[in-house]
Parts: sequence; C-alpha cells; structure tokens
Amino acid sequence: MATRRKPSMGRQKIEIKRIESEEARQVCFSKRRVGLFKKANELSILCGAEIGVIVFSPAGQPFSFGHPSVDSIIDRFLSGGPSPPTLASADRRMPAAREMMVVRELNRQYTELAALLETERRRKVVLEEAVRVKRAGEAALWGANVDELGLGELERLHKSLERLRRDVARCADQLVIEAAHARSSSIAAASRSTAPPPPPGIHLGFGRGLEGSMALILPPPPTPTAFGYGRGLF
Amino acid sequence: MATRRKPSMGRQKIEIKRIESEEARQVCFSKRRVGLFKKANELSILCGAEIGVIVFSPAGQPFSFGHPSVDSIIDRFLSGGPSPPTLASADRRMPAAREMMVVRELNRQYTELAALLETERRRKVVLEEAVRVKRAGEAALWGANVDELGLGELERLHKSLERLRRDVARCADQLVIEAAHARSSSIAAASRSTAPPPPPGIHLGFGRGLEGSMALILPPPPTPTAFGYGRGLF
DNA sequence: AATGCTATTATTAGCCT
DNA sequence: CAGGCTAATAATAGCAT
Repeated sequence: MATRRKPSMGRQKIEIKRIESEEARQVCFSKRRVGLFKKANELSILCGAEIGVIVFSPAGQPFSFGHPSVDSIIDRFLSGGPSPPTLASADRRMPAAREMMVVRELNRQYTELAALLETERRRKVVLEEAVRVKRAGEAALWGANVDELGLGELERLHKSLERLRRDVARCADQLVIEAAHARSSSIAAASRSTAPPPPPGIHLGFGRGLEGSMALILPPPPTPTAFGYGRGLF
Repeated sequence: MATRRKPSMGRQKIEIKRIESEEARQVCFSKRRVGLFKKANELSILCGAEIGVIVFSPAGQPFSFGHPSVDSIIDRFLSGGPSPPTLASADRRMPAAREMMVVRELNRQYTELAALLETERRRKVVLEEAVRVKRAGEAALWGANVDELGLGELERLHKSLERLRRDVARCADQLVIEAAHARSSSIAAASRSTAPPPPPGIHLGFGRGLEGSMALILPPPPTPTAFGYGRGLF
C-alpha cells in the first residue's frame, strides 16, 4: 500500500550522438534493432519492396533482416545494380542484349524463389538440427570441465555452441515476433506458441548464417508477396 | 455545437498488408524509406554500430544506406567473422573517403585487439563463470527436447547459450591468438594515434538519381560525410 | 543483460498546396 | 510529384524487475 504510482519520466528527448554508457548503449541497440527490423518488415509488406538490412552490434555481432532474403538482396544489389527493372532500357538496337537482361532477370527471380523455398525448408530443420547436435555427443563435452579442454576441443565446442545458439535465437525471435503481430492483428488470444501456416517469405536472420534464412511468421493477411513468376532455371 | 470540420484526420491506424493503391503505395514507400534510413542512421550513431540497408522500391529502383558504407558492410557480412581488411573495398570514387575508412578500420582493429588483451587478463574469471553457468542447472534444460520447450524456456535457454558461447569464444580466441601470435603483431600499437572518436562515414546511395534531391535530412555532419552512389551509374 | 511499464517524443496516414 | 499540415498511432528513454 506504500507504492502508489510509478511516475515514469516517460520518453525523454535525446540527442543523436554516441551513447557513452556502454550498458545503455547495448540496451538501446537491442531495442532499436528490433524497431528497425520491424520497420523494414512493414516497408516490405506495405509497399511490396525488397529489402535487406545488416547490422553489426557494437560488440561486432552480426544481425540481419531480409525480404525475401539478405543474400538475394545482396546478389541483386551487387550484380544487377541499379538496373534490374531497367529492362525497358534495353536498347532495340541490340536485341541480344535485351535477351540477356531478361535471362538475367529471370535468373534473379529464380534465385529469390529458391531462397524462399530454402527459408521455408530450413525452418523445419532448425529444431531437428538443434536436437541432433545435442544428441551427437556434444552434451558430453558440455559436461566436462571447461578448464580441462584443449584447443581443439574448445574450438569444437565453440562451433557447436555457435550453431545451436543461432538456431535457438531464430526460434525465439520467431515466436516473439509472431506473438507481437498476432496481438495487433485481431485475435487477442493468450496463446503465444501456436504455429500459423506457411508465412510470406520474410527472412529474419541472426548472424551471418552461411545459409542464413529464417521464416518470420506473420499474421496471415492475404498478402500474396509479389513474385510468382515461376520460371525455373535453364 | 455544430460539427466543425477537422483540418485533418490525423494519422489513421493501418493494417500491415500490401497497399493496393499504386499511388498510395509509392507515397508510402518514399516516406517510410526516409524514415527507415533515418532510424538506421540513428542506430549507427547512438550505438556505434555498423549498418547497411538496401531497398528496392516497388518499381525496382535501388536505394541504399550504409555506415560506414554499404560495400564494407556487405564485405564484412559475406566474409563472415570480423572483417580485418575491408579496406580493399574502400571507395575508389572518393580518395578522401578511403583514407577516412582506413583510419576508421584501424580504429576498429585496435578496439578488437584491445578487447582480446583484456580477455587474456580475465581468462580465469571467464572459465569460472562458464563452469558456474553449467552447474547452475542449465544442463537440465539442454537435456530436454528443444521442440517441447515453450517460449519462455526457449528464451532462457537462448540466454544461457549466448553467455556460454561468448565465454567459450573468448577462451578459444585467446588460444588461437596465442598460437598465431608469432605472425601478426603490428597494427595495434600504430593505429592508436588517431582520433579517439571514429569518424563515421555515412554512405547514402541511390540507384538512379533521377529525383536528385535527398529527403533525409541529417544533422549538420560534424564529421566528413562520405557520399557515394549505391550501385548507381557513374 | 533482457523485459515490462509509462510518459513523451517521433513518425506518419490522409489531405492539401 | 514532392513537400507541408495535423492529429493519432507507433516507438522508445529512463526505471524497475
């Protein structure tokens, strides 16, 4: 009965300059990274834009978000450059060039679709892999005294932990974001761990996943992400 | 009282789904792209994070934002771990920017090396902590089926793994560094002489500068800001 | 270190110019 | 078609847990 209210200072205006406090900086990073990814996600859905975001935390840890995937965005950025849809600019004077650009564009689209499929598939594999790693005997390593491990063993353990951590991070993020969206969507159900049907091709990755792709489950708005040109490869 | 006409409906809540109106979609894209870049910029400044954003408008037009540059971010991301010599990708179009990036890169390397040295000092503490975590009962969690864990448990497991991974990483890094210490022993000391606050080289790129004008207003760049042009034309 | 909780600031949807 | 305007929504700084 003592505590009456929490006169929070509320949000304070801050100057955009490096935050000195290392602790505050880390907290700010965590919050703003989530906010940024959310914005990126909204932009891609609302406007049907393709987007990729890569962030290295002050500690050097990599985070990434991509629609349909970071890799496809990077590929398109590096290769196609500023002229993916510039197909129209392909000159009539050189039909061959136009053909080539069309082919390249189709290839790019194929790559994106492949990325999406891979993303979906990986989602199912993540948990299995986590379990597999655990059962592969790594558990034994974990049980040992870290102090007594040699260089080789340490590196192996590190690898194992790295992979597992990444996988778990994905699952956790996925559930969190899923819950958040479900809440703002319509049904305010209390279930935070249900798994909706196949999501659009959002990619939310942690670390520089060598294949880095994770499907971010979003509320099932009839949002047919706009790439259905299913022309395969050749 | 008579109905007074509101000067504006103000912001309306919208559902995060593809905007049907092509016009509205384009307008939304323009505004939100600016907002997203602004957020990215703030994140990089506030938290000293490196970040790269690539966006393809619904029309396929590429936009990009990068700190210190999109290319360096992509290089670092693709190369995996810490990117020591991202210098190779230094902008050739702007010699001044290149120097700046070199300085910044050296600063970053110094920071990393400093961290490693500190790690050595705390080596024992780290090992003890790792053991402590293990004995704290987390082992029990690890033994469970990941599939059966709830959101809360997953997050807890993630935390646990995160910390342990970091700890192990330190040990492993330490050993590796010591092992390869013979080869590399330079950069650190030399790069120290440069300015303490790393000069942030902001890179804003646009695929095709048709509009020519940038809507993102950055506060008076207290530092030499490097502008390049995405994958643009030259 | 990462969440939850407010009071505030920041962003922006719908209109207009 | 980009840039203002305004009101309402969204994001979040400072604290507490």
